[in-house]
Formats: sequence, C-alpha cells, structure tokens
Amino acid sequence: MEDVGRLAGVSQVTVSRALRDPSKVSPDALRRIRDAVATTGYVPNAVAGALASNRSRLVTALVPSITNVVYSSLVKSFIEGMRAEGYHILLSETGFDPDDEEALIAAHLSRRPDAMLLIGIHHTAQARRQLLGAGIPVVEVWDITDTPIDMCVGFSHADAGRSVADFAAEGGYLAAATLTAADERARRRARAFAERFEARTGRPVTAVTLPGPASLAEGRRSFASLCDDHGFAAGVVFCSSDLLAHGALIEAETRGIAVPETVAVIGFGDQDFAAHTAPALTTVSVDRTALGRKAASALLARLAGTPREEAVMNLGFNIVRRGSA
Amino acid sequence: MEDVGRLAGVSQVTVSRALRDPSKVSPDALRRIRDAVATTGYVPNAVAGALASNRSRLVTALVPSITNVVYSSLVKSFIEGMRAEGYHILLSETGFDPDDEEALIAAHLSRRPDAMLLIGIHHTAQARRQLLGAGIPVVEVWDITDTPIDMCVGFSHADAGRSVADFAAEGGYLAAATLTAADERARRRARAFAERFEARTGRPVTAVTLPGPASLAEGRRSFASLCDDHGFAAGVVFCSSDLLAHGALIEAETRGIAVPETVAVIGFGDQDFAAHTAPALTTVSVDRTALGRKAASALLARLAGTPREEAVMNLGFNIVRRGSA
DNA sequence: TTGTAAGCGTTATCAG
DNA sequence: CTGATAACGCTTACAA
Repeated sequence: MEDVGRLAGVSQVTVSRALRDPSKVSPDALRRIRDAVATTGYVPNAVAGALASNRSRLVTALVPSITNVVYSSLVKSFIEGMRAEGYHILLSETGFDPDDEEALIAAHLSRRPDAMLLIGIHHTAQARRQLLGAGIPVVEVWDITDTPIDMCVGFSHADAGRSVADFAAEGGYLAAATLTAADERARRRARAFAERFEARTGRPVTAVTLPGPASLAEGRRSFASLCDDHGFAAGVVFCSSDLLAHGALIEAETRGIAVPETVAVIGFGDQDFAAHTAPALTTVSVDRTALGRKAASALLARLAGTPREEAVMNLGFNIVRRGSA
Repeated sequence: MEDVGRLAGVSQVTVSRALRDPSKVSPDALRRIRDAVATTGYVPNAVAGALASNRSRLVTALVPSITNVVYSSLVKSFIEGMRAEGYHILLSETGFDPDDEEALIAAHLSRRPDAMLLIGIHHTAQARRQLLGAGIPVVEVWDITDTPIDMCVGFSHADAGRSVADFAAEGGYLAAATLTAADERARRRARAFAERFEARTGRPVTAVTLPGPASLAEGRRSFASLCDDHGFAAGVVFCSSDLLAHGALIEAETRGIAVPETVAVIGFGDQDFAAHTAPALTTVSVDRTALGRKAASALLARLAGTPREEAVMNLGFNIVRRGSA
C-alpha cells in the first residue's frame, strides 16, 4: 500500500480508503490509485486487514462428508449466498464424529471466522462452550431443536420418520423394515418410523442397521440380508437414503421380487436419480438449496446487525410418491 | 497470550514458544502455561500468527463444482492429506468459467495461502501471472500439460478418448456416437475419440453436445435425441460421464433397445454406481483418491522445502470392461 | 478530502 | 531457557 501510494502521490491510508470505500476519496486520487494498483500488481493482504479490523470476511463450515450430495448441495447454495456478500468459506469434513468436530471447531475458531455453519445439532459440551465464547453468529442446519447454539434451520427427522410410517400404514402394507446407515439422524428417522408403524398397524418392524455409510453396494447387501437373514418376504422397506433404496431396488430386481407389488421401497433425500430408477423411487424430499440459502441469509442478517429474527426455522420436508411404493 | 502468561508467571513470548514448540520451554513452565490455557479458555489467533510469520497454514482449492463427486472425491483426499500436516483448505467453486476463476484466484491470493490447488490446466493469462507473482507452490490436477504453472498431476484426456476409441474399434462396432456435456475436457476426450475411431474404422462419429452439465435426465434426453434426431440405431456410444451413460442405459431400456447387443454404452469416471447399473457400465476409471493424495504430497514436499521433484505427474487411467460394452 | 499515529495479536531476532 | 523489542500490513480514530 505504501508503494501504491507513493506511485499515486498519496499516503498509504488514502490507498486503504480508496480500496475500501471509493466514495471517500477524490475522483482524481482514485484514478491515480487504481492505475498504481494495476501497474504494481498490488494484491491486498486480507490477513493484515482481518487483524486490524477484527473482521475476517471468512465463514467456516463443518460438514460430515463433502462427497455426499445431500450435504454438498446444501453447502453449495450456502456458499453462493455468502459469496454474494463477499464472504469466503473455509470447509472441513467432520466425518460424523463429535470429537473430531470439536477439534475442528477449535481449529476453525483460531482463524477468527465472522460466522460458522454446522451440520446437525449434536455437538460436545466443550464445542458449544467455545462457540458461545467466540461470540459469532452460528447456524446449525439439517436438523431442528428448541435449543440451538444460536440459530438453526432444518426439519424434524422424527417427524419425517413418522410421516413415512403414516404413508406406509395408509398404503396397507402388512409388514415393514428399515435399512439404516450409521448416521444418528438416519437412526432417529428409522426409530420414529418403527414406533409409529407399530402403533398404527400392530406389526413389528424389522430393523437392519449398517455399520458404515450408505452406498449402492451396501443397499444391495443389506436388502439381501433382510431377505435371507431376517426372512423378510413382503412389505414396505424404508431406507435411510436414496442410495440404499436404489441398491435395494437393484437387488430386488436381481432376485425377481416385484416392486412395489411384493416389496415396496421408500428412500430418503430425493436425489437426482430418484425419479429415474426402475421403478421410480418414492422418497422424502428436502429442499437442500432452500436450506443453504436460508442459512446464508440468516447469517448475513445477523452480520449486518439486523434485529434478530426467529432463531429456529423449520423448512419441513415432503413425501414424493413415485412408483416404488 | 498476555493473560495466559500472567497466570502462568511467564511472559507473553514464552507462551508463544510453548504453544509453537513445547521443547523450547522448561517442563515446569510448560505445565503452568497449559493449565493457564485451559482455565482461561484461550484460543490462539491464527490471523495474527499468519501476519507475523508470513505463513498462513492455509491452502486454497478452486474446483469447477463441489457437488460433482468426480471433483469432491479428489478434493476430499487432498484435504485429508493436507490436514494431516495442519493445513486448512479454503474451497471455492469456479463453475467452469476461466474469468470467474481469475477473480477467485485474486480473492484467494489476498488471504495469503501457503499453496494452491487448481482443477485443470486452462487459466487466464492474468491468473497465471498473479499465481507466478505470488510465489507459492501451485498444483494443477485432473489434466496434464508440459507447461504447468508450477506442478501438475493428472492424466491425458486425449489419450483417454483415443484408448476408448481403440477399445470400441476392437469391439467391432460399426458405428459410434458421443454424448458430451459442456466441459472443455469432456469435449477433448470426445474429439480424440472421434478422430481415432474414424481413422481406424473409416466410419464417421455422430457427436451430440449438451448445452449444460451432465445429469441423468440429460443422459436420457440426449440419448433419445441421438436416436430420434440423428437416426442412430446401432453401435457404440461414448458418454462424457457415467451419469450420462446411466441415463442412456435407462432410456435404451425404456425403448426396448438391447444393451450391449444393439447399442453399447461406455461411460467415464467409474463412479460408485457404475458397477451396479443393468447392465453394469463399461467405463474409464481414474483413481481420484490417488490424484488428491499425490497433489497433497507434492505440495507438502514443496512446502517442506524438499528439493523439487518432477513437476509433471501422469497417473493415467484405466478402461473397466463390464456388461454395457 | 487527506494525513498522522496508534494499535490488532502474533512471531522473529537478539540479548541475557 | 527466558524476556525485550521490533516488525507483519493493514484499519480506525483523530486531526488538519
């Protein structure tokens, strides 16, 4: 800045001002400064700026997995919303582990972000304490609670499980099963589904729980196990993700099981391919783009100092009936 | 740090040393400092640290799309590799546009990253200049060139297209077509495929180019267009992604076209689902995890000051023959 | 509209 | 092993 100023015939401060708010500098000086910036190839140092102003224009996001479209599409619209206002996003993967998340939160906090996005509502006590202590806006997404750290925008996984159970009960299925990946929220949906389905129909629900994350291969394998090891021959299967459900569909076809006549399959997530499987997948749709956008706008409002709007935003979900159930 | 030092009975500098390199401080002081850190809930300020040391421990990554598994899986392994050494990753989406990328590069550079990851080898002249001027290690991935900005790790898209053409020619297909999304690298593969296939068989290749990114729906649509508008009735179809290929498979089944007997389909990417479509997808496999890992280790080596290893690393690709071709 | 001066919270350098 | 002291490159009063 010193150099740029010298070249433009002004002081370093004036350069700073010209870059930050052009209206605070005379048009003539502005022009000379811009020329000087161009000829020197000056690149501002945001690190120094952040230290001096105590604003980093950096927002931190912690997601369980960046390769899972469910999260990446949400984060994508969040990033777009924040970038429109000049914020950058520091992204890390927590891998579904609260302790890893805690360590990452501490690491991210040391970068002095202006705000933070978290997936889910379950964090360690220490993490909550640090976040509260940081005094920055925090938004928790993809789940809902009455006691957010700061704000939260999402939907109720238990409600989703129950709605699917209602859908299944009304479909007249006489038996039900759940195929659930190793994910606390998925388990909450499965549990709520089972409780409601049993309450309405009086029939027990077979629960198959996977040791790891969802994948097509796991979907096939676990559906096979449901048939072979659990003796499931007919009814409705609620899968914790569309990927699992697609796997189940493929395995069912391989075994010559008619879908939805003999076995009906319900997914979760309404991913791109859900409308194109054979038969097309009945699933639970969550507007991830809206979630990300809402998270961004809520944070932006707080950062702009707008009077606090409601802290808990429930965007709900939607059951999409297609051919598989 | 001042406060922590006061509580521990040492100066601020000693606290800094204890945190940075515990071996440089007496065990006794170290213990007191750690206690003081715990009781005060002190969180180091990495911004100030970066300014003072001129090292941010931050690495910037620019990808065309974060929701596309092809890129996100590569970035995932890159992030893991860098995180193991204490680096954080600032991630932004360029959306395939070189000018947007240029603006983002400038923005990222202002954060003073210690290194940078770029997808692809085509960047604006201005972007190259800025990168060179920044004097940081840069790694370009997912493509290959003899003239990288600094280093590059990837594979040749033209080679991939030619290899698929060889595979197709040897398969004895009498006609060929390409289904290609709006992506420069995809087009390069398609072009190389067409040239080689025509050279070997003397038959022209029908090229269908999509206006936008790949999706299942686009795959169905463009395959339909290939049949209806271009009169393609039999032969091999090389798709620029597995997603497109899967769409083609679905559309073919809908139309009662036998795969691979009447129409053979080849994808690109070897995504998770490729082995589970019906028939299973013949495709080009690229080890994205290895690419990300290699990119991280190359950068890490440079950051550690290790004598420069080779700048261009070609990790190749692999045609996986399954049922669809 | 412009400039001066004082930080921001660290790390690096040098003495002790 | 520990402590003073001077940067790092900006922004924010405050003054002119």
